[in-house]
Amino acid sequence: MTTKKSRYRRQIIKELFFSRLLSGTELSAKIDKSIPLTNKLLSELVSEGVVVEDHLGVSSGGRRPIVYSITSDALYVVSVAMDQLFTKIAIMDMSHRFVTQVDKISLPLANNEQALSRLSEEIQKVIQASGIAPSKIAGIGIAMPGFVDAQKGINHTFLKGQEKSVTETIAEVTGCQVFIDNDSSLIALAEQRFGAHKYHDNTLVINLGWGVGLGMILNGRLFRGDNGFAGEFSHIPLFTNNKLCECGKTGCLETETSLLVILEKAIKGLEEGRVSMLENLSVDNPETGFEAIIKAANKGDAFATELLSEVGYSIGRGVAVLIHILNPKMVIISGRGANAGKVWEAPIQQALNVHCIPRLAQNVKLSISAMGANAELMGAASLVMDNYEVYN
Amino acid sequence: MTTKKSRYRRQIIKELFFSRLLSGTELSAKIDKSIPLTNKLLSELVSEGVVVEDHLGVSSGGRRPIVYSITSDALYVVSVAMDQLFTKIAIMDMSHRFVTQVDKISLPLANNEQALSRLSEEIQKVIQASGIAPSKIAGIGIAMPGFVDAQKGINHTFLKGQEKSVTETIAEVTGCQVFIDNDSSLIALAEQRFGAHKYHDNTLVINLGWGVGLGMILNGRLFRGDNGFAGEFSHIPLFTNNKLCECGKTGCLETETSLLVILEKAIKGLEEGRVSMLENLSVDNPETGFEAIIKAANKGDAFATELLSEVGYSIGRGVAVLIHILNPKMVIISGRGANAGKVWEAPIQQALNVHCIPRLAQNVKLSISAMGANAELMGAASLVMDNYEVYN
DNA sequence: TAAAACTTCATAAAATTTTTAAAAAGTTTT
DNA sequence: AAAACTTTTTAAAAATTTTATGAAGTTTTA
Repeated sequence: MTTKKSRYRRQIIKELFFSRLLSGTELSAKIDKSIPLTNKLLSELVSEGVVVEDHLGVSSGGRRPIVYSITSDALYVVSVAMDQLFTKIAIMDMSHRFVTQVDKISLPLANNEQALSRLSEEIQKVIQASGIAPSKIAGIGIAMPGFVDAQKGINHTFLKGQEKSVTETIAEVTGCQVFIDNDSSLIALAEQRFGAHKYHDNTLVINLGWGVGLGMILNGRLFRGDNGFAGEFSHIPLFTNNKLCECGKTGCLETETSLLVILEKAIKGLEEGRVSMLENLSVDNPETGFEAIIKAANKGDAFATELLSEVGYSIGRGVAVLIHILNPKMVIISGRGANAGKVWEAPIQQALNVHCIPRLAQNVKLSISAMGANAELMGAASLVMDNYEVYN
Repeated sequence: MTTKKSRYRRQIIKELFFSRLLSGTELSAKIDKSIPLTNKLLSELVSEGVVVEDHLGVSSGGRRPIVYSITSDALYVVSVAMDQLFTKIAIMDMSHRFVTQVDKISLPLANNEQALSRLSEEIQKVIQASGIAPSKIAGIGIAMPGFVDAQKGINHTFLKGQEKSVTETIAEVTGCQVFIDNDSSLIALAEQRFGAHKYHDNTLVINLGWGVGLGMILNGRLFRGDNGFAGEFSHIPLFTNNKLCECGKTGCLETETSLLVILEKAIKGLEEGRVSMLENLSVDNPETGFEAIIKAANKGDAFATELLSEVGYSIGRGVAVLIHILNPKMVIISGRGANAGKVWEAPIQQALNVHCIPRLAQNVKLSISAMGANAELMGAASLVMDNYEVYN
């Protein structure tokens, strides 16, 4: 049956994309098919030039296996990473390399009826400029903020109010499969697939940005919740601080921990005469403001360090709640805020020590992501290839 | 190959145990095997008397299917439900009926070196008294409090300090497969398998007892966390009340919400002269004390109702945190505390309205379990039959 | 240091399982 | 009451896995 065979082929391609190098036996285990069948499919793929016999692998005591890899130009993935103001578009090949410049365009999402059609056009432009045939594109993956229902392909916060779903709209313009998901979930997926600790089955990824997002890998797969809205870490009612959150409630984690809060605190502190190398901060320019604070902290500026420590401790309190509920193996701090690096470790760990039952805290490894600014693009690509086997 | 076939047979038995009545086509879908194979296995099982052709099912427009069911005495499951003081043991047949009296024995777990051997003996006694052949016992399932590592079959809180695991020890005495898990997880499993809302894939079950436990069904399966310690809802740091918890920290949810807290508050209130039909409460007799409070509340006693409402609201605050993180479809209040019934609904729902983002709260159905005192025994039986297909 | 023992990979033949197609047994529509 | 449509059951063909065997290494041991 032709459609079944095509699914197996896609599974092989998917596994080779993520693992790079695999022997026939390893592939057979991954796709849960017998070795003879896997080898038959592999030799077909090799004769088509999609897969190559890379070299002989190392042996752990026995015949050396032929190791296979996928050719870089066999397929391409279009990755899109959006935030409320800017959208990045890039095309990745099967070697995880971006074959185009990462295209960064200004695309404000709030109250923007044109946003979806703009997005479709820009994606289509990038594809056409690349000269890659649509048949060679495995799909388009999009990471976006807001309440995203990945199943239905819609976003309840942005790009809404159209008749057709986001995925359908873009699919019609480009002729490619389209997948969307929430930015924090996709950062978690990127960490699981490409990160330094990709083998763990229970990982929480904190997306520290203008809000505080949470992506969860539970039982080895991305957990999205019943409507795709899981991970609303920003708005758990954790403080009794009477600070009004933009969600309308008070005491949300976000009121004490987002990068915007850090910036506001910095500005207020400076106004009150705190001594610091920081100057000229403004809420109108959050990106550069936050970068300045990080730079100052890394140079040892006491005020900047104090700011980050305070916020780190609050994040840690939130993480302590997560650890009690989910008993993860690993917690990764990622997102834009992770650029501050090691500064976060001590205060967060300190909060975990104070607020966690020791047995639970002991089992958790805290780590600051090194993936940097590309995490969302990597996650979007993972989303496409994760789903690649499903469609034929 | 004989062991593969035996696994399929076991899968069929498992599905028939949980679903009671299934046609060949339905079974084929459940065990993910083709219809011809499933029917072949079924006719074998029928000729052995394990399965019976029950009747012709209703048709939805087509030939009426033969509906199969499992014979009640084909197999039995030993269910054990423990709390810190008492242990219940019962034997269930394939029709979910207890074929023995539920045996309740006093077995204090704290600092009790003999507890494990006592437990083994008592289980063995019940099995022998029943006259059921060990070969007819699918397994022994045990629900217990504490930090349970179901994989390793050990409990880090109770029954510890032995060379062998809990499961191994009991298996040696009885000659049966043994499975253990944390009480709250098994209550969740019982709700998923036998409860009124068993079709939901994302359900949280609050086990309201002397502590506040949490069992989670995520993506359709029980989520235990990386070490089996997930669901430590009792000890999330949610209050700034300076009340010392027995875990050594302050502000734990448990300091405001467990049934013991209710009892203590009631006693304190009465001492302060609150008017109520309650009398003669004592912390030495928590069971009867709490029963009295429930009874009073159900009769409309203002003080008792106020107590439960207050605690209900605090639980609701905790549940609000869970909803933000996990976006469940359903939250079920279960465990001993669920006996209070509808009284919980209003205050918990009220807390959800106040502390949840509307979009999330809208998606959640709150429900008070009707399973009652047998939930743990049912969960323990589910655990055994859930694992039944794995071993041959 | 070579031979023996042990692993793992690759392939061919046998056994199992699924798929496809057709027949049987109903239900619903006309 | 016949025609059209559904669903279950059965039988034969096609696909897939298992088992067995040989090939190609590595590690152990004498």
